[in-house]
Amino acid sequence: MTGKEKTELRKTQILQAAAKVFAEKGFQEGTIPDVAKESGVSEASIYEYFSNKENLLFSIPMEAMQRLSEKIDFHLKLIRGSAEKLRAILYLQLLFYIENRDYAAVIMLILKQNRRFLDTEAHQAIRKHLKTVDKVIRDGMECGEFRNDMDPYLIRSTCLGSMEHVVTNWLMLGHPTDEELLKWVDPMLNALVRGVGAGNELNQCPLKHLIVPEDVEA
Amino acid sequence: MTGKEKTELRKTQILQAAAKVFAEKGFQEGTIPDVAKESGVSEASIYEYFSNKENLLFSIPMEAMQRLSEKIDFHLKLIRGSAEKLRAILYLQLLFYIENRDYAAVIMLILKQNRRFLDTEAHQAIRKHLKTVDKVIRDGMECGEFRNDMDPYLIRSTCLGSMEHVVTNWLMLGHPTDEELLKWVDPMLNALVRGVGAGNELNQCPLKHLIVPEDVEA
Amino acid sequence: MTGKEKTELRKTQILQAAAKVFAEKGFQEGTIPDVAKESGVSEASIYEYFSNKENLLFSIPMEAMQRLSEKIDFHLKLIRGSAEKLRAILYLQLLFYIENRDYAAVIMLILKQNRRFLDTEAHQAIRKHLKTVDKVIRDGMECGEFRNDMDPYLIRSTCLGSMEHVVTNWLMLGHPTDEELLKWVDPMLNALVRGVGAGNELNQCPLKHLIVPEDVEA
Amino acid sequence: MTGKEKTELRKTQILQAAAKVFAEKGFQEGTIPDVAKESGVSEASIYEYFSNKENLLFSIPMEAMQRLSEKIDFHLKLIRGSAEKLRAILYLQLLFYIENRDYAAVIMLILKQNRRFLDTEAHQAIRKHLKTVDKVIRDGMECGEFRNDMDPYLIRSTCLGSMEHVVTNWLMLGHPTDEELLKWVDPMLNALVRGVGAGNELNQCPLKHLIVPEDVEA
DNA sequence: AATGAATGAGGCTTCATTCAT
DNA sequence: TATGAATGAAGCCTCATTCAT
Repeated sequence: MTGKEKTELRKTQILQAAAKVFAEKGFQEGTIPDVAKESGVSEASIYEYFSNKENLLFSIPMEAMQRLSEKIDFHLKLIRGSAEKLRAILYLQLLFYIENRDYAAVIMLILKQNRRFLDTEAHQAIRKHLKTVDKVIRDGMECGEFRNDMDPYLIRSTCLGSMEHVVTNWLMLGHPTDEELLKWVDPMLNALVRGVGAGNELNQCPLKHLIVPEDVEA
Repeated sequence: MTGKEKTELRKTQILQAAAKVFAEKGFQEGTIPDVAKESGVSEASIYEYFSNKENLLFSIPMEAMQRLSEKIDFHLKLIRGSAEKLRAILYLQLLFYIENRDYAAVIMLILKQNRRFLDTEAHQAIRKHLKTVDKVIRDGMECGEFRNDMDPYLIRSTCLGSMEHVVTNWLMLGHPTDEELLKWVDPMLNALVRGVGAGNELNQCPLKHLIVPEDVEA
Repeated sequence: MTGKEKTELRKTQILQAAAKVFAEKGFQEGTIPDVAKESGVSEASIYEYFSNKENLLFSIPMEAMQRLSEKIDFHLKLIRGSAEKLRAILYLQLLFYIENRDYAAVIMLILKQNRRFLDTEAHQAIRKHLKTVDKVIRDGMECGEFRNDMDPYLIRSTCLGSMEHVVTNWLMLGHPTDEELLKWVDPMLNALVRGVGAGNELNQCPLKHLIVPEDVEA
Repeated sequence: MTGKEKTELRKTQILQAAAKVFAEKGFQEGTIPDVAKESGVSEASIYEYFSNKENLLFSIPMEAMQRLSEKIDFHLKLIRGSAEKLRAILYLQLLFYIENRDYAAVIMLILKQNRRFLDTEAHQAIRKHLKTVDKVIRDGMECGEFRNDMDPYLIRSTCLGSMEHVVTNWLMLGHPTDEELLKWVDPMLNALVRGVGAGNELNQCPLKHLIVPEDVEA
């Protein structure tokens, strides 16, 4: 028991260090020696836990995405209305980025442009997340909360893209500040939902009280 | 003269090759030997034109951005209405990406996450472009075409972010196709402008015929 | 006792695994982790039995050579005639190689070219074996069965070299097959003994019934 | 011209150094830094000429085998009689080993036990050499100079094996001396040819004056 | 102006080996 | 006795970059 826990701890230690190093320097410029120094572990030990440098990189988002995913699933069950759900998802995601700056940087600035990452187990977790978003959007379109004359993929892209753009700038330029960033979620989401919404004011989904939470999980 | 022209040609040759190589392999995995092979120029010669590898990378978007910028400026002069202008900018930008896939990849997938690129002359061109967008947005807010209860930076982010997200996916996943991508511009812009718009239907800027083209350049 | 036996068993286990690994991959390319996996023993445990990797390698032939040596000694006592004895030695040796392919590979392909192996206890066993061969040859020369105008070392070299060459090819190329290899012993030995023989046909050693078995051991 | 020559010189320089290093330390224990030091060339430069360490190793015998092969071909044309030819081949080969101790060590102690070497261009040169030997042996069997009740492969193995064994001992033990080694060629060959010979004394090939040199080349 | 040739620098990775349990 | 875990040491190899021609 204690052995396995220790191992798990060590792994997390290394992953955190790696996230920090790669977030600061980028993947290629961040070296294994850097990660070793940062984590207080020998270089060789890193290879006990991760088969190679790229595998280390790809392992960074796994845990974190897991946690985020669970949190989102949990909250979605408590919320009625697709617009509200969409807002919740984006809000939680943004919050997560703010609270885990290094992970955010690794995901947004490094992994997003790595083609090999697409074939990764970690990327599957991301795809699952995207599916959740899709479900919410499609539900919203069906029940009339969202415009149904738009490709749902486009709706998703607009929402996520806006957020990612802001996050990327926040990471790269340090602007806006964390507080501003959080304050912006609402107006941004409002604008998005408005652009994406059906035009009649919110809460108009006649069936929304019937949507059982399990739907979201599908 | 002929000497200078030849030099300029060679430079372009190298830049194109570099764009292709970096677009395919990424910056670190694309090597100077690769660029040399692709361009048919010796490695050593590359250093005659570019002081080092990063400088080569940073030089890639210059020309192209220049051309795009000029084209946008030209078109903006012919268009009235902030919404229309915004649409034009985004459309031209998207068109540019589609027609210059390698440049798009270098800009969107590589340069965007390079902090040192921020201090670059090439990045200034980008900032100038952003200012143009800002100007259009602010004008639109002033004359009531756009909501004025939103941070203009947020409006810009929403517009650019949506587009960049779609472009990134197009580059990384090959999805959507070029044609789809182009077809999507309009609905996407509509949604954006609607979300960002003042609510009363378009074309309502009473002063838009007064906006003199030169304003935009400022 | 049981403890000691267990220890001995474990050692043999490891040695066999090591022989297999080194035979397949060579000494440097075969790793301690490989041996650990193959033997079902932990890496650390290997070091309980063998002080280091080279010592493990050098220990491989000991047991086996011991067994071979005993078998040869036993048979030699039953045979009269130097030519017959020589034939027996070579035959038994060849048989041993065929029946212990991994050991053969380790000895012929790895240890033979290791200078440090020369200083080993295991190598002493080999030298003792060579002395047995020498004794037989010298006896054969004395009693007129073998040519006495040739350096005995040369005779030995010719016999052993021929055999080793064939064995090496068998190990490296898988050619000839085990059966062919065994069938070849006789003609090869005939040729050798003929080349090495005194010319008058065999069995002509007038004193051979006087050779007492103990001589051979010396 | 001068450029190519210089390149070729450099390559030879490196190969000689590599032969020396590997002969002394073995392949794995001899390092690229060692070769660099020995050859007075930088490590990186070695990789300009040889794609990797193993390729460097495999390239060592090429030149040398080439030279030996040519010399043998040349001499064979001048010699009548299969036995004499066989003797010549073995003698020249032995001489070559003595005059190129490092190459001999690399070939006999390192390459001979490397399975990947078998797929090498350099190994083809060796196979060609073996074919020459085979041809001589088969010719000798046909015209009655050699026993025809033995597998020719076995005859070849006996001859080469004897020689290689002696050479290996010479390399490993420094015994016999170069002079002794040379002096032994004749008696050894006599014994071999005698063992392998048809029994009637030499020179009995009735057609041997008809054998045209070209035969050998086939 | 153009390049073939050479190399310094440094990263990733692998193991043999140790040690605490 | 047995081993999981940790690491020091070191080698291969790759490139960006320089320089003589």
